Amino acid sequence: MARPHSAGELDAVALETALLETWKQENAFRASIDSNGGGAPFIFLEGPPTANGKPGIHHVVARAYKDLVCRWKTMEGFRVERKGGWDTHGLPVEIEVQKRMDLMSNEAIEAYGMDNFNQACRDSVWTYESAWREMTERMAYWVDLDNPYVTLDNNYVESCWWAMKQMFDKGLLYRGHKVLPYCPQTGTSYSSHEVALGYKEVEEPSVYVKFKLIDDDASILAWTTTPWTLPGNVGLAVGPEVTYVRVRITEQAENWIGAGGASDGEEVILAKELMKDVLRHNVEIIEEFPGSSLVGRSYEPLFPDAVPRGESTTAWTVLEADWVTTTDGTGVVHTAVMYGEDDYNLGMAAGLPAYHTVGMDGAFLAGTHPQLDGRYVKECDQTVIELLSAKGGSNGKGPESGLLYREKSYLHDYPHCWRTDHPLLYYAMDSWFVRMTAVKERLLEFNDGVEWAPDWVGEGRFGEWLRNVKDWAISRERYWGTPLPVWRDDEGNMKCIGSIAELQSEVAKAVAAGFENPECPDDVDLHRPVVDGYTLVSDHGKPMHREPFVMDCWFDSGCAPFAQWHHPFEGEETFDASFPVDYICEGVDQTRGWFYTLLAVSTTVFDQPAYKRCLSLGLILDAEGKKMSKSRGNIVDPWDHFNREGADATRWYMVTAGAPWNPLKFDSNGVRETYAKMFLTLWNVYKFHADYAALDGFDPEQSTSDVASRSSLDRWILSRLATTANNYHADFKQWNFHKACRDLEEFIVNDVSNWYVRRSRRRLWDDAETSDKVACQHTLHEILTTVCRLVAPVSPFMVDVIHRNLTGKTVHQAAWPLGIPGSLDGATADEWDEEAAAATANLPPQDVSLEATMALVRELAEVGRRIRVEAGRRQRLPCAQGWIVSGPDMVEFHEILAEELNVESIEVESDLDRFQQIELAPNFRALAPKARSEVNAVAGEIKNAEDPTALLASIQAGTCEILGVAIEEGDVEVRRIEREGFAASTVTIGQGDDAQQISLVLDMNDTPDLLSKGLARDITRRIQAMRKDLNLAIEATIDLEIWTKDAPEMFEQDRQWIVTETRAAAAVFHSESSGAPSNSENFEVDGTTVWFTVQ
RNA sequence: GCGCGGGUAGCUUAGUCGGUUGGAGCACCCGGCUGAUAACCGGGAGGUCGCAGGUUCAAGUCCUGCCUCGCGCACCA
Repeated sequence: MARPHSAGELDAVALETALLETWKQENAFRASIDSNGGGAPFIFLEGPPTANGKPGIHHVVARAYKDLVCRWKTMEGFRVERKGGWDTHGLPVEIEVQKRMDLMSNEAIEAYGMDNFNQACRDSVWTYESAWREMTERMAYWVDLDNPYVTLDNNYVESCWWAMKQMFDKGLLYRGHKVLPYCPQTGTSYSSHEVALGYKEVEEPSVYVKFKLIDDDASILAWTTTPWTLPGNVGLAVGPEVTYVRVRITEQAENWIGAGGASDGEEVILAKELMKDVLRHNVEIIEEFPGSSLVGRSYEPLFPDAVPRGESTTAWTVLEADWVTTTDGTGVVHTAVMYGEDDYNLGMAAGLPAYHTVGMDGAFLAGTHPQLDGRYVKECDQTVIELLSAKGGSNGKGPESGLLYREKSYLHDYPHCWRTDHPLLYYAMDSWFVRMTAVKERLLEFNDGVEWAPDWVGEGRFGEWLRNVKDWAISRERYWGTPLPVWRDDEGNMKCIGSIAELQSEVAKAVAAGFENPECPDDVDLHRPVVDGYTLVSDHGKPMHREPFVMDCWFDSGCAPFAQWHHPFEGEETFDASFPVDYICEGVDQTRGWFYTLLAVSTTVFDQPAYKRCLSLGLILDAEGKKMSKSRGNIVDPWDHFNREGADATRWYMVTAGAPWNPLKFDSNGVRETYAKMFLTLWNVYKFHADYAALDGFDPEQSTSDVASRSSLDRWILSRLATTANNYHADFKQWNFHKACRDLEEFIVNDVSNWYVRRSRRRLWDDAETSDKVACQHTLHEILTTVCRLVAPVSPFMVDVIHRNLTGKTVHQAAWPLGIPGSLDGATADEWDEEAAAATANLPPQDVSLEATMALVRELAEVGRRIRVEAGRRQRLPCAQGWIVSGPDMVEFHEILAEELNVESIEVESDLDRFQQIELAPNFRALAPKARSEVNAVAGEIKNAEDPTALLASIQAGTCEILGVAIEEGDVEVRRIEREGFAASTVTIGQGDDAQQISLVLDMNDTPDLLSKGLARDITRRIQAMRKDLNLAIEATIDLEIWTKDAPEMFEQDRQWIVTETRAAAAVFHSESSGAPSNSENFEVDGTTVWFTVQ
């Protein structure tokens, strides 16, 4: 039973907030899931946000797309559980706390106490939880926030430990070095996004240094912008393919600036290409050779005591490296193993000694050089330059002129600590790695199986990343995070702990072996510093201490598919049934983040992919096209729109503004537009229906109306509805949500509101219960309920209110109009029986030719208005006659057309020549292959034919030849042009061979009858406007008095028409102007002046 | 530097296999319609389709180079 009640004026915000309350009371989210209790599961995985920042509009976008797909799939009959999640570990949290508590270095944190600090982090994580919850609820993102997974929970951490142990046992976890940007002031290394915060352009000394070859009286030149790394030099890298030259100084340079120099006759080696850029002296080339022939040559260390040779056989020799380029420098790269990533990798591969010359405090270690020891490296540039410039250089074995060839100030972007503003040092740190390179093939294979939207992110960006995969540096020298569960003794023996139980048993073993340990209860906090407090025992009886790292917080979120269920300790069935997941959706910036770590963890732990479908969203930009970010301060507050246009409009705007994967320029004005156009229109269509339905006591279940017997207007809009719904669904399946929604909006505004409802208004004014009125009401009911179901996944509020009022049921448990495949036997989210699914669809019949005919009718209506404007004939002055020339049969629409065009009658005329002549246009597609280069000449002849009718006749007869080309019918298009004297216009429908010319001709002659009618209409319109101004009720009557001047005669029937239309109880008509009171309204039309009063 | 994606009217954008007149919406101007609308209809104004070459009878569309914006990666020796 559902008798709609009348709809009020729209207040979107009030509507939405009231509905939220209803949902809460009904537990609508849960109910929508449970309504599909038997449906096949569709597994969604929420990428956990961090709740220590305020949510912005960009978060709303991601959540809108997550919600959209989940709601859509639910309506399709799938069971879509949606567990919320929070990312709670990691550097952003620590930084937030450090800033707030002014603990800007590790020393400060440790002085404050790690336990206190971590407690502060734990608290800080929830700072904006309520803001997130409010935003999430207000925008109607349906996700279970009452039972979320939280990465700091012991259960979650325990699952992460378990995963880590799987990797460890497979030999995929190892300890090594990683060169990281490091700030000696704060004692921390930085991840790349932090480094990006601190790039500054600085001018620094760069130096060209001579490396004196042993057993050869020549030096190799190398360049560096970081002179402080020179004491750590242990190798030189050359490009094997690069051409080098050995040159002899022949003449001193003029105007030498700065330190350095070379003596006449001195010989140096460098890349040939860079000679001009590097050398200031005049030189002669002695020899030319590829880099490969330099490989293996030994040279004198610059600072002989700085680095011990150890067991290295390759120290201070020339090595080859394919990354060496000749874009700058000398084509020879100075290699200080511990202070550059390439240097480190090369050093490890070539067996160079890996010794630090710089301490963690940023000062040179003792023994480097007496003048450098203990000094902060960045202050030693000048000293290093001076030492090298001295006679023989700092090692005393260089040439007379010293080891410095040249210094040059160098302008470049260099990373600085974003907290202290000090330059960062690239510094080799102890680090743990996951051997991703070992599973590269599997990663690529799994990625191939993922359905990416858009596909180029998967194939391109992500595929590229995987093809170049590097081992994952997974440890962080931080405090707040999942601790690395590896214990190690000083001999390098290691144990990886995979559960609390294992930790307890190892602690017990250690205690038994005589190592003191605190209690290790079942609920031991799996965080620092608690876990650091346990000393385990190695198999050799040695004490083992925990490696003092926490894990990259991306590892945490990468574990979400199983850690959210506390797998493998609990929820085994839940996990088995939900892995890999069907759908994830996040911003494209997660490509190297969550998209990657999910796959990385699932591949290394389970040898399986983590997800089957991934929607990668474009970045959200502000109105100026700048990325929205906290640091820029250009984040749009979602509440600005929630409180103005509402969440429906905000969500619809986001989806229609562009493809989900394209960057979205968020334009506040666009939200307003969406509100005015889409939602206001939809509401008014609904209001129109609901008001009359309420008035008439219409109940869709209490009456029936066979579609086949309804008017062509009804059958047309229902067909359009079916077509639109089908396209909508097809676009959804292709992830083209923007196209789907744009088309649907177009349908609602254009077809439903501006044509169907406009043309149907009078049908509902009838007081009698006619079958036509009932048909119209059923049609409106069907349109609205179907549209509601289509809109519901995208904008869930207004359509639910409408749906509830029209059907008594929530739209969020309604079936998808195109079928409910998820509820069919044997369905899975991956594949289902298309035919069986379609059989459950619920849409009215389509009639393609009816749609085409109506499109033509509407076009002709527009054409008619254009004709009037061009002919200067006012809209309300009727025409006696209109002719439709050629075109399909549309007799059933002649009445509509006559009304739209304001003509007395419409007739079909087949004699084209009565109104028109023809014009020929070349059809290039057909003509070009025949005419080739003559095509333009031939086309010209056709276009400019003096007698096109005759030309057409000869073409049709097959006797036409132009410039040697035989012209056939398909080679030309026939267009029709109105003859002089007719007010007419021609439209073309169809394309190519099917193109058809249809003309509308209007009779412009006036008769007394027409003039009378026209005047009556103008007067009526003015009076109606007056009624509206006076705020008269629709049924209120008026007293009317009218005076006219220079008016055509108005017949009695037209006077009567005015009286009826305006609900005049009394009316007096004067055919002169005298007597019109001064306060009367007046207007002039076509030379006639009219005064009137309304009382 | 490499990769990916953009650059179309003042703004937001559509544009399929290359087809000769590049569509919409917002805003603006004129006119009309209105017994639901912040709506609608007709007309007007507004485009070097980022730039330059090339292929072609024909290029917004294909190719090459460049400029520019965004993102990512790498580098910053």
